[in-house]
Amino acid sequence: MDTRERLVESTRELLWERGYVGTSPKAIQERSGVGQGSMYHHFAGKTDLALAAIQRTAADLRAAAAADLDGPGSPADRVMAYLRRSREVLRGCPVGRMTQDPDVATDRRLRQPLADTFEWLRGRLAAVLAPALPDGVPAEAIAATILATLQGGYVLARAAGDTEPFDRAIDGIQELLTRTMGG
Amino acid sequence: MDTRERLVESTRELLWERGYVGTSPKAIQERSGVGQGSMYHHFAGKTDLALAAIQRTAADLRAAAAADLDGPGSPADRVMAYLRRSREVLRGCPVGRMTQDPDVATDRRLRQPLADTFEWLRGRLAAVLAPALPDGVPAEAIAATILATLQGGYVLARAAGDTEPFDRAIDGIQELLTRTMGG
DNA sequence: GTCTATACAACGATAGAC
DNA sequence: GTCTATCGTTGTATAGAC
Repeated sequence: MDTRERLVESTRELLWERGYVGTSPKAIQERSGVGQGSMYHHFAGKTDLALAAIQRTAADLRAAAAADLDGPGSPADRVMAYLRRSREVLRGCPVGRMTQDPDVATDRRLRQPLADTFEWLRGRLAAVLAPALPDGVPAEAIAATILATLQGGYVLARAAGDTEPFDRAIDGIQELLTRTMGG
Repeated sequence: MDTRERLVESTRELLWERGYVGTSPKAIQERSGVGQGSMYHHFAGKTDLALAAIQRTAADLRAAAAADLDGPGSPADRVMAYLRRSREVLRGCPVGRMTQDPDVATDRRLRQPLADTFEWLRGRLAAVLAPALPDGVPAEAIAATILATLQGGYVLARAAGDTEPFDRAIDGIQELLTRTMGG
């Protein structure tokens, strides 16, 4: 792995663990094993590094979701596969967690990948759901609810220090969806 | 408002806006108009101040929820009143946002009020829902899903920089609940 | 490209006078 | 109780040699 790569990967880890405000250039240097001068040669500063890291994390998340949503089975199967995919719940969502960072939320460039990712996810989910929903049930709203359940599940689990609330929230949305979609 | 009170209120505001990691003692002093020596006379340090602020914010949130959930109307009415209550969506949930703060999540004392609040909310919601749900639908899971939808709605809205995803998520859960509970 | 040195503000607190 | 002074560390770079 080259130097640039090590910097981006270390930044991704630290942003996931500690957020933007909680991540220092020094910590990135230590984790990556890259020196001060070298880091500032490859990136203009903390913001630039964070942008690269966030963009890659967002792209990874979209790819992982696409693998489930474009997989085999009925629309309902694919949505459930997405919902039930194994996740590192107590670490939180690496994309969603950035929305709580004041310096990310207020920086257009840093926030853009987050906005794009969730908008894309909602569209994909809605497209999969639409043919399985009864007439008159708005797919876009159900898609938003599913995404929110996941993101909120992470929040509840981290508050509890336990994955149980996340799992219950998924159980609940699955129950509601099953009763609405049928089967 | 006395000195202690001004400190706690200023800390609450700052924790909501910037989180724990992003809030400095100095910023608290400036916002409250309380001096350095005075602040450290009343509180042992940043953690102690944050604990008082988080406890109060959590208590406020429970009181506001109780007002809706114990209000007039059918179980469904009360749940919808809670879901539809006016919120400052783009500011995020003052309790939920703390779960993303690494120094809060790893500190038992700071995390406890968050855990207690969501556990209490889930229990109250489940108690209201239970008589309105068809047999075999687990109230605890539906309650977790409702809470998660709210918390996740905040996340999606902040990512978008717009309240629309929050509103859609609420629309979706309302639709699903209505179809399951009946009209 | 990478290294070391330097800079200067902010962080989070403690000390001691009043 | 409140004030000012001081402290050691970290944050976030920039400068210039190699």
